[in-house]
Amino acid sequence: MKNMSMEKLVAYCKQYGFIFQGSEIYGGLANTWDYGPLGSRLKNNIKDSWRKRFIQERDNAYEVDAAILMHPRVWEASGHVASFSDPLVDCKSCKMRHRADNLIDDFDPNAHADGMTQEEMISYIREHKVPCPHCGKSDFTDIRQFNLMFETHRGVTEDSKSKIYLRPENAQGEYVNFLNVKRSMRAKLPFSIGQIGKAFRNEITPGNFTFRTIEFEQMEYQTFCKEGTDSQLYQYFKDYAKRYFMDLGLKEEKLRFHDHEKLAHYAKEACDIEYQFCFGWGEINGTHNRTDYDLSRHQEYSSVSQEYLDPDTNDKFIPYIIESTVGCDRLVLAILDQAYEEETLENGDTREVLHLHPYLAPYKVAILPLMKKYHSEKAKEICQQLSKEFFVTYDETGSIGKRYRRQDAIGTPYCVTIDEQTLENGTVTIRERDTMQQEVIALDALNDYIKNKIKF
RNA sequence: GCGGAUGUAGUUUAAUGGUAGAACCUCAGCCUUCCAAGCUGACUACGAGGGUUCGAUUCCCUUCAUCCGCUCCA
Repeated sequence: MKNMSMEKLVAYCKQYGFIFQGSEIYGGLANTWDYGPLGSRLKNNIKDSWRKRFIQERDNAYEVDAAILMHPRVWEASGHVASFSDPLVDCKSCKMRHRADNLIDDFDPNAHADGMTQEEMISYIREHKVPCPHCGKSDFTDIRQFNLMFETHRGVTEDSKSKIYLRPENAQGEYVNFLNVKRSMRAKLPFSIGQIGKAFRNEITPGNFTFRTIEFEQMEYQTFCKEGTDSQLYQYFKDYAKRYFMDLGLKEEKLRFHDHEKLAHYAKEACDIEYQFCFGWGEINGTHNRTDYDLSRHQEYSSVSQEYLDPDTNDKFIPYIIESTVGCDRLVLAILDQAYEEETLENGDTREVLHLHPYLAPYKVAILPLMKKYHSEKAKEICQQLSKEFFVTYDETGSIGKRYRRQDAIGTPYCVTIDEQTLENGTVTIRERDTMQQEVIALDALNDYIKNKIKF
């Protein structure tokens, strides 16, 4: 199996209607991408599979859909307003840009730049003549803040009071609803609140297609638990996520765990699952033991108690949180990367095949009249019936072989051919994508046949 | 955001200071009874804006985007 280059993957996605460049007719907007008809089907199927595996099939798991715009105080409590921005300086000599705190830490690891204010950092750099790692000179601009949160304003005036942020992560939407879900669902620890939704980060981003974008979708759940049970859950969720990826078709040899060496201030344990993309290993899942940091901070900033009363022991405590988050767009990319194959057939021909799990396929079945002239009427009728149950596509253009290849290329697991036999005795030929094997079955059995094959 | 390279139909490409030719793809018709057949025809392009010029896809400037490297990635 050939490894697909990123360039080829982008071209493939465009050609078949999976992913288009954002605002393309205006020349594009960097690091935004639009999912086309097939791409949005694939992405929705992936979301459904996540929801099934992480909400539906787990005990005490609840889904929410929180607002993207949240009270500005949320981001003060979360620490984003203070720390989610990089203190950047430019070297006036060689024009390289650096993070001021990194410059100081590299210069003297004992200087503790993360405890400094901006003014302290810049005066430290000037006092100690911290050199530019690139050109060796020490001639920097003042620190400029690049806040990674997108800002907008509510109301018609743009004063500082009206400033609100597009959420840079979804987790806070679950945290601030901890009490609501606990009460309304009569939930007992441990329980999870999950959601699928978009987050926004105003980053300087390299390309790599949809791997890192300024607007992205996360599928995540936060599990609230009692201190002491946290590490066990953390381990369990790591493996649970990996099994999910493998069930979707990602190969084990292209997945690896990556434990964080540098932990965020709130984290006790953190581990990524990485997938081997064509450009290298990249994170598709993160599992974090966030301790009681988040709810403690919200309790502090909101003055609303976030404590849980343990009904067994009558203990009162602030729950620990284990976070498990999947980058939805990254998973779509990994699935496409894994599924695509340029296969060489026995007769020397090549065909493009997308080996998607049938559950993920944009179309479950293609209806193909063998002869347009004679079989299209019956084919359209069958198409309409099946479309009540599945996403179905119809194609009467070109030879039957060509139409099979078109469906292979977009991952349709089954093609149903309507021929003379269909009109005479109600049987159809069903052809499977990966094996190219054909089978004749009764029209009446078609619906159940496909239904059984596309389960996840 | 910095440095370098690039930008012609959906894709791959040709040529040119006088507005562009092809192949594949797509679509229609004919033909065709199961794995990219054939024939005929059709659609579609100089990334955007400005400048020089009688005239710019071509030269210049700006911008946007992509690729490579750096940077960034709580």
